[in-house]
Amino acid sequence: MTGMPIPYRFEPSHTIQQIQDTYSEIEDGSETGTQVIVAGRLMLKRDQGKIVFGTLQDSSGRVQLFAPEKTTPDFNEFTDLHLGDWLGVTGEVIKTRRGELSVKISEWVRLAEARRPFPDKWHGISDTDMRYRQRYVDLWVTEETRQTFLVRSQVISLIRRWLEKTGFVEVETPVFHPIPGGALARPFITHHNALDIDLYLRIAPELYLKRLVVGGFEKVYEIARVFRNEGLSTRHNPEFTMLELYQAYADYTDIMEMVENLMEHLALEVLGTTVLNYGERSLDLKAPWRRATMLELLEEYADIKVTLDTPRSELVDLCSKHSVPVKDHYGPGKLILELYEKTVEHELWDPIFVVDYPKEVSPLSRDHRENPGWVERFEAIVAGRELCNAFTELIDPDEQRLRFLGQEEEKAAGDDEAMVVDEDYLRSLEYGLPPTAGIGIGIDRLVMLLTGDTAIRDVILFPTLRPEQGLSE
RNA sequence: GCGCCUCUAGCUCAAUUGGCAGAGCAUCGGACUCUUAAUCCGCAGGUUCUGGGUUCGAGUCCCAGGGGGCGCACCA
Repeated sequence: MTGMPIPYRFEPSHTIQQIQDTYSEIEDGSETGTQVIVAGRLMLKRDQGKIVFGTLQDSSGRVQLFAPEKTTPDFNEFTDLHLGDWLGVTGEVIKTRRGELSVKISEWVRLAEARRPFPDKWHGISDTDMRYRQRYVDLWVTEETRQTFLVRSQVISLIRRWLEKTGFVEVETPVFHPIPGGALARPFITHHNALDIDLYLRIAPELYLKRLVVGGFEKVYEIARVFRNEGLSTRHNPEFTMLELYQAYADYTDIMEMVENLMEHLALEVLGTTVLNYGERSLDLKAPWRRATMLELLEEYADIKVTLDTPRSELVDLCSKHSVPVKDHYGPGKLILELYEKTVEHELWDPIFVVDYPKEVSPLSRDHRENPGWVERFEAIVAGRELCNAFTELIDPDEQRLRFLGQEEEKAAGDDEAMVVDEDYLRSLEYGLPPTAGIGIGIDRLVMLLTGDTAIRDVILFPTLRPEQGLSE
């Protein structure tokens, strides 16, 4: 058997799913006379002596292999196959007397040998570390893992089609940024040798996408891998995927409608319903979603009645009462945001738009048209988690410069996530950015919602892990 | 970074109070012409994560270190 040469190519005539769909209704014990060619991995083997039954799995499903000694070439070698071996099989579609749709082998070839031992064929792999490190094993022994990543692929594809249909243009902006911007986060730093400059892996594509609106792309988006040098948790991976999109002539209310409609569409396409189970509870993504301001929610959920004009001492007292750490440079807006995040955000279960944020914590958002000190910004919270962050964009270059300078003061005061002045971005605004609204949506968390996974590592094929020890040798 | 939990054969898991380190599956050898996690018989498989300590005796108790999980914190 080890002498059997491995072919350079193999051409199946059917996927296993196609065979199941076409022939599942035939009678027990019947033969179709139809020859098919299939390929896949041998997942189970039942050796009866003169007959061997196998279970072949490809990416579409499973089918039984039926191999009687009399009609199977190289029968002894077939008997010696290992679980996990890849096979190419030619044979007739039949149904056994016991009613199992099968391919009766007339020709077969081994396409790869599984030299490492097969995981437990019933329990699979339960060790999460091994599932993440050896995803190539997890994927073929754990059906739920396969499903999760098929859903992820489907979601991204649906988003692309939906945006394309509404006139959005997909673009690719730089991953290397000379200045990190567009979000408040610690960046990864790398170095370009030929230019002899440090570059930052992007923490958000935002400022480049808005440059493109200046350039005339009125509806633009990017599905962007972004990188943040922060801790790992069930909700955080150092690299993750964001959908960011910008729409000229729109404000944040347009974006809210887009989000609730998109989410409803995705749920219907993926799950067939807008009602989904997450953890122990269920929730409904059906549009429209509730809208409420941060101050309203603070009063509703925590009985905290404050405004930006509330004396700082009072806000600080409330923070210490709710064990929110306070730093000297925090203004009233930051204090209110901290209070909201500590007391309200994780309590919000059903989809909700938390509308209007303090200007102090929103350096890229446009002043609220009615409420001084606030900006037109919202986050959608679903199942206690932030799904997206969006705003009516700040378009005035002078105001943007002031906001950047404010950020530099924050940085000087010790906030190492604060932004720095991006002169080229300011220059682009000086050429004119029309009224524009934009959004960033965490794709990983969106997929978690639709698959019911509670750990971000379960929706990332190869999550960031500490390098494995003792692997060489 | 802090707290709690966890680590035993390739995989899934046992091991009473501190008293001979085991089972199923996989692998290997054998039996079996309709199985469905096939079944049956047999062989082999171990630095119990690592290093110390207590003890006549440690998988088990103690200390230190490592991997992993969860929670907190930071963030999305």
